[in-house]
Amino acid sequence: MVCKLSTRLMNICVASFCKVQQLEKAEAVIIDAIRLGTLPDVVTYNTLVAAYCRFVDLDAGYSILNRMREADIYPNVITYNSLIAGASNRSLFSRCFDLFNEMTMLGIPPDVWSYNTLMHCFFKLKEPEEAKRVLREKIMPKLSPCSTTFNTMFNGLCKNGYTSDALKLFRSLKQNGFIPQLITYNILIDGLCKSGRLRAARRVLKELEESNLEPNASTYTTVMKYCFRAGKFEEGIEVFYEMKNKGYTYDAFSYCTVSSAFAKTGRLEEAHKCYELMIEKGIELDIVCYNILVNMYCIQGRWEEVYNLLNEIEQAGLKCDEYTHTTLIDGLCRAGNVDGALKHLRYMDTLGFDSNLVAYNCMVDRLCKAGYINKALRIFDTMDIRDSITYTSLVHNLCEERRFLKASQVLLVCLKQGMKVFRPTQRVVVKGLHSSGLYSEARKLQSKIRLAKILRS
DNA sequence: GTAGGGTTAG
Repeated sequence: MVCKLSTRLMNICVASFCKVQQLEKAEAVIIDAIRLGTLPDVVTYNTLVAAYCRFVDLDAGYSILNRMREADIYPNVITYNSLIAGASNRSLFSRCFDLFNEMTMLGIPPDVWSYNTLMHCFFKLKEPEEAKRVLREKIMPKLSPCSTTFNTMFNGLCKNGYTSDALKLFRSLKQNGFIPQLITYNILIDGLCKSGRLRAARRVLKELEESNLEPNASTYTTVMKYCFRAGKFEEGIEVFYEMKNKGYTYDAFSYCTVSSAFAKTGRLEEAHKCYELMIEKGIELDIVCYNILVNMYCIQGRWEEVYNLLNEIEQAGLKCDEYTHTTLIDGLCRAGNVDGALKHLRYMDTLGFDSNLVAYNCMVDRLCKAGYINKALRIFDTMDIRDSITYTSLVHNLCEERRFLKASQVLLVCLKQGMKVFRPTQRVVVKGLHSSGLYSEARKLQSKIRLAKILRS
């Protein structure tokens, strides 16, 4: 006997397959259901739109929208929210705004979820004022903000350098009855750590521990990362074991954090062990996991394995990102293969990444250290964008070569552009000028350093 | 259907 499948049951099946990324099986369920006389509804299509946006690409999601239209089913706010989220996650911001216009033109009013995503987009575009305007003019008057609205706000403020504002907002909301979630605490702890306010971060962590919430893997990973970044390696490892003792499961994030720290401190065997455990546990390696592994093999000079990994990344359907290429360039430089690194840097230029500043910085520093300081200076001259790391590294290396006059010139350009050079490096230049008898040059530099300091404060 | 943690350079 053939039974008609209820729409609800079909949707549950479709959702289950979508959740585990088995889109073909989800589509097969729909085909079978149609054959048995059950037609997909807006929920079915929305499930597919979300899954295709998430696991395939935005166009795949959009093609489901066309299928909906052909089936005479009207998209709703959920359909558009999924598409907007898909565009936002891929940083296709103009597509987000287009989709927003499209839904409004179709008479589908955006809801608080739509505006939350819009706020998130503005924050990612480094336009915090626009994000605040969305909250003030769109969400507050007509809709009520939800916990995600505030979490998006906290996160956006922190990521845009307004950690104090985020903390202030948190305090005032809390006084007015706002109940923070675990994610709220995690956002603030990370933001405070990132801006160097470790004491404030610890206070928020204490608040979290005193609330009825339990820290999770994300909280631990954040704390661990900042231990490593602050050079407190053993402390970070302690956090890792504390996490284990408390029965938390490690995910790709925590393994990546700790294995990268192992690799940096030369404990490569333990770093590799993390990967064995990850694979044993069935954790799928994403591009970040691969990047750390590439770095490990580079450090060890295991080039055949590096190139095998690059193939493996493609075979897994992943794409090498700016970190992969930069890691490779740095590794090649460190191994003394300057030509190979330069070739790869040029190749990276052709790939159209938003930024390859770090790769250039690696090149400049490693070229200097390998004794090719003039080659490094030539690359430095071709750079359109430089940051304080570019300058610090070049100035430092020029001093090592006792080329204090050139170091002073580079440092002056840097200060003129309002950028900082690591303070001990500045002192080495002044001292070097003195020891070389270039007294007036030293005085000039010192007064410029002082001036820059005043202008910054 | 929206929000958080992991990877590169001085």
